[in-house]
Amino acid sequence: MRASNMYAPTLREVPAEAEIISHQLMMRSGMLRKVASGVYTYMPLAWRTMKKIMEIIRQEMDAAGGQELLLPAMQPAELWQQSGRWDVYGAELWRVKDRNMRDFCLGPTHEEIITYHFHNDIRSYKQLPQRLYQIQTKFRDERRPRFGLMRGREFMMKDMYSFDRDEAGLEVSYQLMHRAYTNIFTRCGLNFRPVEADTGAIGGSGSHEFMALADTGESAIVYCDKCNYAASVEIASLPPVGTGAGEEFKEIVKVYTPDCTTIEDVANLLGVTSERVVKTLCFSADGEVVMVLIRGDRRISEVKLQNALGCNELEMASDEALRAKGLFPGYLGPIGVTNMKIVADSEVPLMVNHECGANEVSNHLINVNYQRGDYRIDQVADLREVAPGEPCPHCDGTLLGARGIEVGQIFKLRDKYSKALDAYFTDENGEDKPAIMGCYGIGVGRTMAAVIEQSNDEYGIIWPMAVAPYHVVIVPVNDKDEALTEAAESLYQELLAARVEVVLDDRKERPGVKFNDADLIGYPLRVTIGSKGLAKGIVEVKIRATGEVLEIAKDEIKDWLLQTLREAGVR
RNA sequence: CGGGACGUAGCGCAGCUUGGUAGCGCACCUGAUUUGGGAUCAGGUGGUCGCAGGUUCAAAUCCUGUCGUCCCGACCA
Repeated sequence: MRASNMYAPTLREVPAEAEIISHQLMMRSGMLRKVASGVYTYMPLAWRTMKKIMEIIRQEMDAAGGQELLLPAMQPAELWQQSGRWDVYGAELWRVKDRNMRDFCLGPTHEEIITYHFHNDIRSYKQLPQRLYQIQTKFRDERRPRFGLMRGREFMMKDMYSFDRDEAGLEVSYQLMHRAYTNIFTRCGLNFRPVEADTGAIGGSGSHEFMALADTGESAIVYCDKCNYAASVEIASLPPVGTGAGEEFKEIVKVYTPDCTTIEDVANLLGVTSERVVKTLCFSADGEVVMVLIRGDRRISEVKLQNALGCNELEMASDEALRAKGLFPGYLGPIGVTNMKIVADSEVPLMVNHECGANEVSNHLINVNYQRGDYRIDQVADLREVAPGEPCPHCDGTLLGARGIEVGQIFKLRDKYSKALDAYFTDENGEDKPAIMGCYGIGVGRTMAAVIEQSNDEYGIIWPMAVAPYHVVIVPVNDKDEALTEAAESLYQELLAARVEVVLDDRKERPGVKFNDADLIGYPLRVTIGSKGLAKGIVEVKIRATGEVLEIAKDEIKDWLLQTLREAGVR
């Protein structure tokens, strides 16, 4: 490729709309252009990298027994109505009508379609397992698209669906995918961790998210400083720890606590630590007010709470809703409450002589004990959000906090969709059984953005060799020097003939412009050809990742490059 | 969906308070000089100021509406 003809318009200034580094660099390097909110054109450089990531994905999927196919993006409403998701999915589902006003949607995911095919074409256990995948544009009408490719409304995704005859088969598929994903993200050069993730309505253990570590990531995770335990903070789980253990139950005393509406206020006034306080919160779960109890120094994981309650919509109850129930925000407590369900985190029953609100303005109670029967709990569940600094549940290490970009997710669906969409097969005993399914996604564009997010400096992108749009750029330093132009041209031709992915920067620009663009675009290897060096028979190689500069004999540069690319595993 | 901000040339911005010929930097085009880290000089192209109404002799500027975009939050197969 000649730079003079390359469609990669670089920008000196950062477009105002780009907030995070990967988005800024993709805009500046001419990789990406926005067409509408959350809708982007992948310019040639970006598309080359996308294709490389997709090729890595294909190799690993195929190695794990996958077969690639292509499902339609345009999907009839009937299938979604059958699975129940036409109504459940909400505004995010991109609905369209055809000329006869029939309902369709643009696929945000493809469980319905793939299961439809299974229903039609798979009859026998002899045809299992099946692992089918595709790489395709997905559509989700996100409420808030953001950060360039991180959360788009139209985006490239690899999705695989596995069909096994039983749970054991699913486990095999799942482990194959776990390993394949690890290989893929490793090959892409990402610093990532697989973390245990929420399984939502489907429940059970059976989901991992692959998180590229980055401060700009949208998800919070905890991971152990000693072992390989890692989990989303929303679902990380630790054994319950009570407070006041061993103390004798004391008599309940009402304490006047004016203007103390936070746990901290109350704990300070009473001279206790917040772990001796029970925090009482009220949520509206599918419209029903529920009281939730948790240790005062803990945070509620709304994901856990939602799963425990089995509700679809969960939000903090409004002050009006509380007053309607005869409660006073800031002075909530469980004692004497009869008109709503009470759910408690598993630590609460272990708390002795704790404090809580008195359900009267400006009053709290001390020495309250669930174990003594002071109040009622209808449901006990693990509800707390784990925080960095807490002990690892698997070893004696300590949990650290980090943020991550979710680049992939693997999920055990089990029989949710096979039952809803009638994906049954006949086993060797002649019995009909639902296929046991798994689904496995990778955001291709997000992976590309995550690589940039992790690998850049003040000058631009630093591509790992495996996903660089080109491997080598040749920069002739002076376009008036004919010997130099000729040397650059002939090296370019030799490398092309050797099928090296090379760009010749033949633009009539000053060297500084070429160097800056090379750094910005992030070519791993830059060959600089200058008059002085050429007179001595040498050219210069700059390694983008390390900044290292090498002088190589002109006659040896081609072999040196081929050798280097071979060692990097891209030949 | 709640909160905040912004729409003026391809990009970054000023002008708006106080209405009166639409500006600056970068990029782009031409010429000359220049050539190892975003050159210099001279000349030039490009904008119905997001859109629609309204007020006014006169609107980028004031008013109303609308569309778009970004950020925070909520939400997230």
